[in-house]
Amino acid sequence: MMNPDKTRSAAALPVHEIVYQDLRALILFGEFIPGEAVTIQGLATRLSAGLTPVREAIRRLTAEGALSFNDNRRVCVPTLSLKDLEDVSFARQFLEPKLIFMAAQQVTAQDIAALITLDSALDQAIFRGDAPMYLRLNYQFHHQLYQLARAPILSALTDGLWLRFGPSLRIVCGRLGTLHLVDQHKETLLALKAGDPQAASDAILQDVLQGMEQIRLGIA
Amino acid sequence: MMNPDKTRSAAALPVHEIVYQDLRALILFGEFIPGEAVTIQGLATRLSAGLTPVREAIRRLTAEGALSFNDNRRVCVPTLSLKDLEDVSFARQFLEPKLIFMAAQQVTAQDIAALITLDSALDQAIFRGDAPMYLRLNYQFHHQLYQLARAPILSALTDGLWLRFGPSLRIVCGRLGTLHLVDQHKETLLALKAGDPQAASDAILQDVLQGMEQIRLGIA
DNA sequence: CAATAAATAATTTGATCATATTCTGTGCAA
DNA sequence: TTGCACAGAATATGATCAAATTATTTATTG
Repeated sequence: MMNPDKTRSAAALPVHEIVYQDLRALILFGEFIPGEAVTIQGLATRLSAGLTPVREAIRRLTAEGALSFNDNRRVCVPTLSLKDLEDVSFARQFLEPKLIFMAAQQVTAQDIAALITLDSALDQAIFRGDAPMYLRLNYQFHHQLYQLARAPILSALTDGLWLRFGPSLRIVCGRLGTLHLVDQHKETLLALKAGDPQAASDAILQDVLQGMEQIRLGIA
Repeated sequence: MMNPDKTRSAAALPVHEIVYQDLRALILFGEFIPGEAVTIQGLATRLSAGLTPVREAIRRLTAEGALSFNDNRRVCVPTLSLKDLEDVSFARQFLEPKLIFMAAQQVTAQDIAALITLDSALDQAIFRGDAPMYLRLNYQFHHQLYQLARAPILSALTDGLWLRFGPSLRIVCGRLGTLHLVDQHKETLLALKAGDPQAASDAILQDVLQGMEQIRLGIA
């Protein structure tokens, strides 16, 4: 009895949720060009889904600012202006240090170990010049830190900002490659180990500033 | 010539957009009790719409944090915890002053006149004890200021925060009435007239702190 | 026999899809 | 340029199926 249905775990997620996650990843990791048009039917075909779930996913991403709903009723990937980038940068400068400060206050040795593993894989991706993997791991590193803060609202705000500059990342990597990328992950991890929230917060602020500057150079 | 179709402006809005705005207003102005369940079919009936548009509106509001999507696949109005309120308060404390600072730098005499009109109506609503009208006008006052900053991303972030504490407002007004409400709108308007961005920014910060404290008292 | 627990039926609600309708922009002809 | 028709795309509805909740009944136990 029970329900040994093996498709259960897959079927547990509604299609609109799966489509959302897939589409989100496509945007987040630079699979779309800024300004590119996105059609409902095109996505339905591409992701092998019906129109309704795709429609729902698009509305969600639109609400998050990852897509923009034009007057024409058409949807496209927004282009980040320099002014927009400044706004995103401003918000990240406040949000990320706060989140990492909170995270540092309750982080466990196990959490830190996981972050170190992630950061090592990230370094290897940079060394190999594997830009797509770099983008994924870099986001994952930050995202995992947000989770540790246990502040769902601030995490959601910060997570949402990544969707704004996601499409611009491809350009940055395309132009500059990955080898010149620098970050402050090591400093952040050291501060976490030392149990120093302020130092961790400061390190992440530098990381954010560096990252935003990279993008500014990329789209300028 | 052109298109003098009078129904144009109304018909131009898709149903899913109208449903979104209606539902958003219901949440924003305390028409739902925190924790209350929201059903798709119920809303479709209530708002005389089909299932698909309602579904889209719900996904949008869910992405904005105004609704929460449970494991049951059911949707409900989230209850704001004290911790959540602190997070919202933190975010508003740096977003709103920034927005108002930017607004003050490019505000026109006409803009200020409109804000004064709005604030007068607001005072009357308080005096009359008209809580629903107070909620609408107070939001409108802030929202209009955001618009003047011409920073769409920061405006969207800040606007979204209102949806988080919207459902708690009804409780606050219900318990405390409107007559004890205070704000810093007059101070803000004076600073705008004087062309003093810093003073305007400071005034709004006080307004935000007062507002958040009211809610804290209401839900504590 | 009363009370609680288990099983089952009925109802509600959500998810998805196929289809019909409306809208938008474009090309063609006057 | 203006008007009109057409193709592509978005919109919206209602039907259908699946999942979950609630209500009801049945069974079991002290």
